[in-house]
Amino acid sequence: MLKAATSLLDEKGATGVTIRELARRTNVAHSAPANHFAIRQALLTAIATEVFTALGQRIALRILSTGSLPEQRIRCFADTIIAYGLKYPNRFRLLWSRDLLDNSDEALNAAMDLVYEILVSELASMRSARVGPESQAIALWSMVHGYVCMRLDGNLVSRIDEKSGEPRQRAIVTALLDGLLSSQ
Amino acid sequence: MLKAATSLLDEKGATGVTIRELARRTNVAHSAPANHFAIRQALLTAIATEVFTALGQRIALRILSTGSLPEQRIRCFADTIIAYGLKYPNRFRLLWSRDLLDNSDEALNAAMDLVYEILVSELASMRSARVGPESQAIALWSMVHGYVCMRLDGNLVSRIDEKSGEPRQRAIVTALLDGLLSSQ
DNA sequence: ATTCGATATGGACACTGTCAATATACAACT
DNA sequence: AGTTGTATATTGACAGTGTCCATATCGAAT
Repeated sequence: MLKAATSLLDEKGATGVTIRELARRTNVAHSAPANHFAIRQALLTAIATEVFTALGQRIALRILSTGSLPEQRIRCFADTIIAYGLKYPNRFRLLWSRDLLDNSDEALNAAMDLVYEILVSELASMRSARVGPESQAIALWSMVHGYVCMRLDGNLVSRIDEKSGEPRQRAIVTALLDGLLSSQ
Repeated sequence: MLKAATSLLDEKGATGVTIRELARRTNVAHSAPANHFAIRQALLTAIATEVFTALGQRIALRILSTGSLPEQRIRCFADTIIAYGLKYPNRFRLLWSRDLLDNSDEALNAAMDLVYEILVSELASMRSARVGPESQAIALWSMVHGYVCMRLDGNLVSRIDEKSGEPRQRAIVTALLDGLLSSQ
């Protein structure tokens, strides 16, 4: 059922994820999903939680198969998120559509924190003196998030075409990493 | 009418901005707003455009009354956006709720580009060799955007309380600026 | 004075989320 | 075994929404 909802999300975006449409796709009565997800918000929250979990697993996996260089591992973190966001625009957007989600949901926050913790622990191993790893994490996470947003919506950066995307992506990550490392 | 819509946005968020509620507040028939905004998307787009314009003016004004040091001016840019976002959460969120807006709207994109251009021109005066001003703009804009998102939603950074917010804000902006300048 | 364009009105339709009362099935326990 | 209970499905209803339609009003320009 969550599967159907996710594919619905991929097709039509968060707006298209409607309880009744989901019921139609799974060939049940229009109000049957209500047993699993009391309200629409709960449905979307469940989807987001699953997506976050999947993303976290993918990141952990790819980092494992990356060298031990902290900079490289962090770059891998950023690249994986960006790639995932560009591949599944609607999923990525849902993760940050906080008005559609139940922000106090424990499972959701746990899944999110897990990804966050990966980043923090990687950054902690860089031991930059000036900025604490949490601030670094916020900075990097923010930048990655914003970058994907812009790529997805095509705003502000109408100059970013498909071709110039990748080098620029490398450049901005490098710029931030330099900053985080500059006082090392 | 846009005024009423904006205050409606401030009160109840983008979800609360409904054509019929707007009609009620302005004491007209439920379908009267349709003459000004063909569809709901157009209404929200108009609001977003106005908000973006106001934000741009505020930034330009505050930058003017800031010293000529590029770093300080850029910091002012970031601070103004962050302050605005924290003060008007729903307005800020609407600006980035691209599924609610008409992304191809000229006025909207013009208003957005204007703010973007301010940042690019400020960054251009820093003349960092390694990273072009546009990439720098994307990096900084992304970070500011992501930072406000997190502060507003309280996610990932449950450790950021009101007190520690400001120093951290300075720290992450500094980190990025250092990175952008490190190869100067 | 008349024509016309912009705006307002009320009605209608399909769709949505959510609730309530009811039915079915399947497991557990006495 | 029979009974109870819990989980899920069903149907029906309600209010609210966006959007379209035919119609009306009003004001300015011709």
